[in-house]
Amino acid sequence: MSGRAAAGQRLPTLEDVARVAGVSRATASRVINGIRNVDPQLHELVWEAVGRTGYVPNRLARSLVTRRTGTVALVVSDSETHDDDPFMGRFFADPYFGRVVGGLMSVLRRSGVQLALQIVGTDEQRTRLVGDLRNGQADGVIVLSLPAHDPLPRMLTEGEVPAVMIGRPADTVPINYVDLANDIGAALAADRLVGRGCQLIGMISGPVDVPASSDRISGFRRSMARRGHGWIPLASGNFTQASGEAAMCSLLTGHPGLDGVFVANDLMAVGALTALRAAGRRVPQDVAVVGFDDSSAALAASPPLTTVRHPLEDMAAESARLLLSRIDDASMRVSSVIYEPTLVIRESA
Amino acid sequence: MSGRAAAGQRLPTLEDVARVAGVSRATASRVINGIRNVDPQLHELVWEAVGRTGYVPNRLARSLVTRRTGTVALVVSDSETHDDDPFMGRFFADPYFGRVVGGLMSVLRRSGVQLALQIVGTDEQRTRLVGDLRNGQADGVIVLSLPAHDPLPRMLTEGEVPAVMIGRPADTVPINYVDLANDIGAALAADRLVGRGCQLIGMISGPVDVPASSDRISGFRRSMARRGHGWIPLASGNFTQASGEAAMCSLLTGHPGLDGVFVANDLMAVGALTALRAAGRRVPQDVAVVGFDDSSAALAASPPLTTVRHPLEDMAAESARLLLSRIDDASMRVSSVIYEPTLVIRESA
DNA sequence: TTGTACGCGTTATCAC
DNA sequence: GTGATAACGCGTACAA
Repeated sequence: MSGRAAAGQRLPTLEDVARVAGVSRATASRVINGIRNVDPQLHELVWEAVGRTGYVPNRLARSLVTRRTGTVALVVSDSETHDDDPFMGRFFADPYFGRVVGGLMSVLRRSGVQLALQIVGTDEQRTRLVGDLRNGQADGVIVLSLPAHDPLPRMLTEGEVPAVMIGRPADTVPINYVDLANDIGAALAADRLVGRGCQLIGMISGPVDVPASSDRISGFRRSMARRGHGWIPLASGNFTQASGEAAMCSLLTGHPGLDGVFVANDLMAVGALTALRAAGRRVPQDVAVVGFDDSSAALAASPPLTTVRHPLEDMAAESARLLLSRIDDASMRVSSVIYEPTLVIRESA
Repeated sequence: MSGRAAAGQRLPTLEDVARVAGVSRATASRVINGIRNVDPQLHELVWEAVGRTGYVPNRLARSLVTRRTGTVALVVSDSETHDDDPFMGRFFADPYFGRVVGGLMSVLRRSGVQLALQIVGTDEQRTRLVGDLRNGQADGVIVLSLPAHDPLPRMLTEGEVPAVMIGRPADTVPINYVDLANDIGAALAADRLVGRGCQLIGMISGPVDVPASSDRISGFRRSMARRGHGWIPLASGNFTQASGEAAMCSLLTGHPGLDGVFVANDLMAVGALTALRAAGRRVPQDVAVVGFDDSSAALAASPPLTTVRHPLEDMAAESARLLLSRIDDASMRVSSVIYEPTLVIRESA
């Protein structure tokens, strides 16, 4: 078997490999890093020594000098309600997080790039993060920004950290981002609801101060207005199933005649379905429901949700590609790519 | 404002701080690392210099010498069906992954420990991973092992890498792990189904060769046998909603009289619900359904699923704690902690 | 083409 | 208590 070092021993270093191969450390390094200009003879010798010693390069030491880590960070920027943050649990359990990670990994994996997870809640944590990043902790970052007014995007650009946001920043700052045309998605929902003849159509929105959410609200309102619905009942939740259920209840008591509702994400839509069932309303016969995201929850719901498809995996993958090329070419101009949502018709509307 | 270095410049180093403070690098280091034995005067001076220069320690350089990274890796060990792995997409979208990450972060975050994500599919990748780990790439690892016979656990113990598995290893190897008493969970399901008077009870299992899955099968069989059901119809899926639907169909055609079914996870149970509805069976009146996991899908389903609660977040959190103390004290003996599942009664059974 | 020597930013071991 | 100085493991000008 290959002579890997016994456990607990000092691990073989490049120096050891060089000694075994009978060359200088520089030559060994060249061979291992695939630099041309090396005698095929020695090339052979070095690789043999690598095998015999069980050498594996120390990434830390390498990064220290190359200033490249082969790692990108996925940073979730949150507005720390409290130290014992109940929100984070919800966030990770939400299909959203997993879809993003899956999309990112699908491209990062191919490039042998690792993903490091960073959660920052306070401004102090944000400052420290940017400091670490400038120190080369990671080659770049993908940012998931939750708070309405997050200072992080600006800090990142000022620190000249290669970064790509998933979802546009609330404040206008010159940073790369990948986003969904949320307003168009909302318009699709409006089309569907009006098109099937609904007369009194309401909406359940997410927090009104986050961009993705406000875009869906304004997009829906605008499109509905264009169709003669100048005003629509609105209730807002926080993207959780429970909040969707509560919002649906309040909407129903305020407007018993409601026969259509657009819900800003699938999780809340599932909650709305529960409330409707409890109120004795059939879906879609009595009340039509359109969700948003096309997450796994949409398909699991009963009836399966008609929903606006949010190609999160693709968007995450694209953001990873964007970041990677941005890392390779620091002079790349900031860019953004906007995805068009589509409507997935199922049974709820 | 604090004089942080202009972007694009060389970042301030410990050397710079020392110069500004008028002390030696060694002293600056001591102050920053909170070592006692330093003149309060200088202490003050150094911190002032830190603020003025905007210094932030370089973690890489620090790790190189301390051999501590402040990072643990979450490694997902998979059996790479193909390079274009369709499974991974499913895996990340599954609530399972998010719940684990959430649980881990809840404790790692407090200790200021970062989480790095690692996916390994081939043995070569596994070898490289262990090499990097031994080189101090991370202080330890949390392992999510998917394949039936995964060489990784053994490789980790042989490499003396601090590690904790979530879910016991298939082959017996001396490694720390946190697991659920899957057999007991299955017994709870059997109790419920038999208890409510079901006569012909089937099961939809996961892949038969992974431990968590086989434990649920054997636990269910044993408990059913003890209640006079010496044989039960079995169909197996792969933990996805679609596979659950298919399995339910096949079960139904083979055993039209089925009036109860235990499904090895909630996602498949949701699929089963769909199949039952399509077959015109009412739940739970015609067929009672018990799921497993108590994931968000259970609550979203209709009817809401009676299911075996799998406290994944708690288990992940515990595994993180275990790993942290194992890292602190290398001599700690290998240990395992088994969680007891409970039954959550909702409407499906 | 190969080897020498220096630097990456820290911490740790010594003398003082 | 404090300050030189040697590691840590590696890449790479520069000289040969």
